[in-house]
Amino acid sequence: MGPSDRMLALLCCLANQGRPMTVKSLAELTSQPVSTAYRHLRQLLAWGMVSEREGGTYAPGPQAVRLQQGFEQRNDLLQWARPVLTELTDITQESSALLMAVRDHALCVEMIDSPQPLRCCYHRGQVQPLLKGASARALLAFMSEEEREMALTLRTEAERDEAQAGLESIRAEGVAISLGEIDQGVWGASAPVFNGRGRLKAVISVMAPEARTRQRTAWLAEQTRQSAQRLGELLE
Amino acid sequence: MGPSDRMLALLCCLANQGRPMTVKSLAELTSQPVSTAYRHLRQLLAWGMVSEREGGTYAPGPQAVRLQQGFEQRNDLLQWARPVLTELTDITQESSALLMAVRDHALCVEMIDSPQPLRCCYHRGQVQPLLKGASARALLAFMSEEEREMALTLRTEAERDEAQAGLESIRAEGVAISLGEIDQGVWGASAPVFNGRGRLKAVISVMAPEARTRQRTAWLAEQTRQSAQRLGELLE
DNA sequence: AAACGGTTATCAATTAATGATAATCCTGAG
DNA sequence: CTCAGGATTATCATTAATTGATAACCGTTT
Repeated sequence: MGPSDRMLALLCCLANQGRPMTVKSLAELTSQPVSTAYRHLRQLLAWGMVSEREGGTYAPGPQAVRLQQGFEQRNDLLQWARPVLTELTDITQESSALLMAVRDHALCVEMIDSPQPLRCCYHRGQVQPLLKGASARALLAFMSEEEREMALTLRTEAERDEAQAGLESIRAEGVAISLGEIDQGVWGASAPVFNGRGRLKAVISVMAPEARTRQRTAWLAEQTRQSAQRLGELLE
Repeated sequence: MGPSDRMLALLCCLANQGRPMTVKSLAELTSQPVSTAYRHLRQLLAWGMVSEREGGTYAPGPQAVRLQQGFEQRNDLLQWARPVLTELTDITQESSALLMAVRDHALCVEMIDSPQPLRCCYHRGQVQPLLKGASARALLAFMSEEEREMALTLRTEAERDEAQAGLESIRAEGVAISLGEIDQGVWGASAPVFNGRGRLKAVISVMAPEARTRQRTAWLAEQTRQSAQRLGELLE
């Protein structure tokens, strides 16, 4: 692992914490000497990638705003995802979201909330380990072999086995379904979005309280699958 | 300039272009060999900081969403800025924005649009070189000596002189005012936001069509100054 | 006042980046 | 269908950069 990797590890670790961090804690989390972490943070500071907060703590910096803007602009996947998700939530009356694999996490990049009083909520920027839950399992099932290796390298043996079990049936069905794997009483379905070259770009997921899904799990799963497929057909 | 700097240069350059870029063009823009740029882009790709687009082009990646979320969460400056800007636009009926200095650019991180049919519009993530315009000149006037050096190192001699002229009077007034410096017929005022330790964190700017400002330039400037000061007093 | 936990600065040893070169892959033209 | 041009990838000896132990330095707390 080179210096650039150490720096990116710092940056991503910082983003995942969700609160300002001290140099020491970041150094520990990324397994590097304090002096090295410090030097890299000062460098990131100069580029506006991180900003200083009170008491020698650091948080992501203003350059993140520019970067996110660049990510969203001219991004076919995101542009088309919004209407597709809106329609899916319209039909199902449940929350829907678009999630992408980023290293060993599933990241929510777009979502639409259910209009119902009792609803499951995604948040833009929210991450989940690529282990449990419909979204994570759909991403794992349809990503390439190497990507899956990458995503699971840091996990324990037990976690790896659990995460890889039953991926074949997900591939066969074209949908992953979960019940209470992450949050109690939450049902979820997730289907892959492929681009024109058959490459996995994201998954579309629907999340609902279990009570509302009992009579229509198959229908919800099918709606999710169809939305994901339609989105894929809109991409090059 | 080390490898990490080269990589960050690539990333920031990519963000500033606003469209997917080829390896070659990025290498040229950041003055590095194609092979080096390529290696760094692959590394950034593995961390989700950039994503591949059609035809060997690259754009900012999904990790940017996570990073931006981290920037906005638990950020006193941003949390307080929203109500202050809303109030300022309410009183003045003109667009207002919060801008921060990022290296040699002014970056809009929050804005409120004027309610009027004819309005000047900021965009979140928008950048302007730290040279012209009320925002840029206010940032230059109130930043530290070293920060100003940094911001102007890449500029030509003429640009440097122009950017530094008249900063004393801005410091004396506590407000920078511009007229048509960037866009024809646009009037702007910008005032510094200092935190408790007297450190410049951002500027608040008001932008309006010249025609609406003639009778009240002093009043608009004063409102801007007061809003910026109030915001500063809310920070540690 | 002094001890503590943390952040900054320094510098010789050494590891990792570099970039010229070549292979490869597209794409469009003859 | 093949070839040429322009781009992206992969390779590897050279060299310049990171590294991290150490120590100084703050700001709090005891």
